[in-house]
Amino acid sequence: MSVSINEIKNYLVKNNIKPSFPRLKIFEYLASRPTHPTADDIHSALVKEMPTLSKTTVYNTLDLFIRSNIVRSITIDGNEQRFDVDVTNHGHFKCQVCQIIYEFDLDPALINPGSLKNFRIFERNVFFKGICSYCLDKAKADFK
Amino acid sequence: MSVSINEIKNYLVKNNIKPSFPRLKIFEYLASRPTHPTADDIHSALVKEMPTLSKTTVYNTLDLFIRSNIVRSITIDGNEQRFDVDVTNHGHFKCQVCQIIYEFDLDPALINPGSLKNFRIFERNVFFKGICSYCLDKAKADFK
DNA sequence: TCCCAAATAGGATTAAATCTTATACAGAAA
DNA sequence: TTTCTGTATAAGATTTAATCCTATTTGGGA
Repeated sequence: MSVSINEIKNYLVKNNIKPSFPRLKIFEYLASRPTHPTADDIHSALVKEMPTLSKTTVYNTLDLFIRSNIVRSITIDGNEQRFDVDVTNHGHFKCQVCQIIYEFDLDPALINPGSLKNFRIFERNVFFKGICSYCLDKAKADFK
Repeated sequence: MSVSINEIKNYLVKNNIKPSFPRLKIFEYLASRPTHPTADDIHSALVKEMPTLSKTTVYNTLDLFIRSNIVRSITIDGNEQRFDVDVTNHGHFKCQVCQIIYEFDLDPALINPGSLKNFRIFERNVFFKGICSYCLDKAKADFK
């Protein structure tokens, strides 16, 4: 997904976020790649063209985006937070061989489990780990 | 769930784990409370009766249990690992008001999503956040 | 132009997890 | 029993994501 700076600007404004330069660049970074980067990924990528960009700004901006519901925080590996501009409910699968992160749709039955009836759910995290079909096929081919 | 040290001993041996004293106590701690403790919780609770217990041992032991499939690692809050003796597939819900962690069953449709056909899934993590029905009721009652 | 509140910078701090090295232990062999 | 060997544990240093604190900068309104 490649989005123009102007589109992002309008999108931020529409969500009551002042479109400062760091915010524009951080959102552009998130929107332009499907890699679910960490805060550190974002910082080290953007600091090249914005030498004064601080990590605090990255974290502040991401928190702001999350509060405004235009970014969500996801957990895939235990101990590092990742960020995703896709705020719809979907799960993530990380292949332990190729490290690629796949997204998958959630069954509506999961989204509101019967046993959580009358609970109000604000945040849904679903992430699986294993080996993707491509790496499984590759492993099989290597055996021949 | 209260389990005798002897039962735990047998259980560890059955899973090819030498039942050392730290291992017995760590497993007992996990089995006897439903709180999904962190490694630090376990350490600071047990260090009272085992003053030389080190964090390394706690982490090593938990890793061993996980590799042996008698404990699973779960993520509920972003940045701290928690541990659970219930290794069946189930989700966790954390109430942001009372902080209680509820467990809920997963719909079979989620366990093997169609879009991950031919993927091998080793680990399933599902955790939700929100407000539980009890805290919602309480809030409602407070308004009267 | 000046002022004020919000945004950002920069570095210190915290804390979970890992790593390193040394010591203790338990079982096997003599 | 004694010795040997590999495993388990201890203790503390190190790493690193995330937060916190304080100072500076920025931009819009008076």
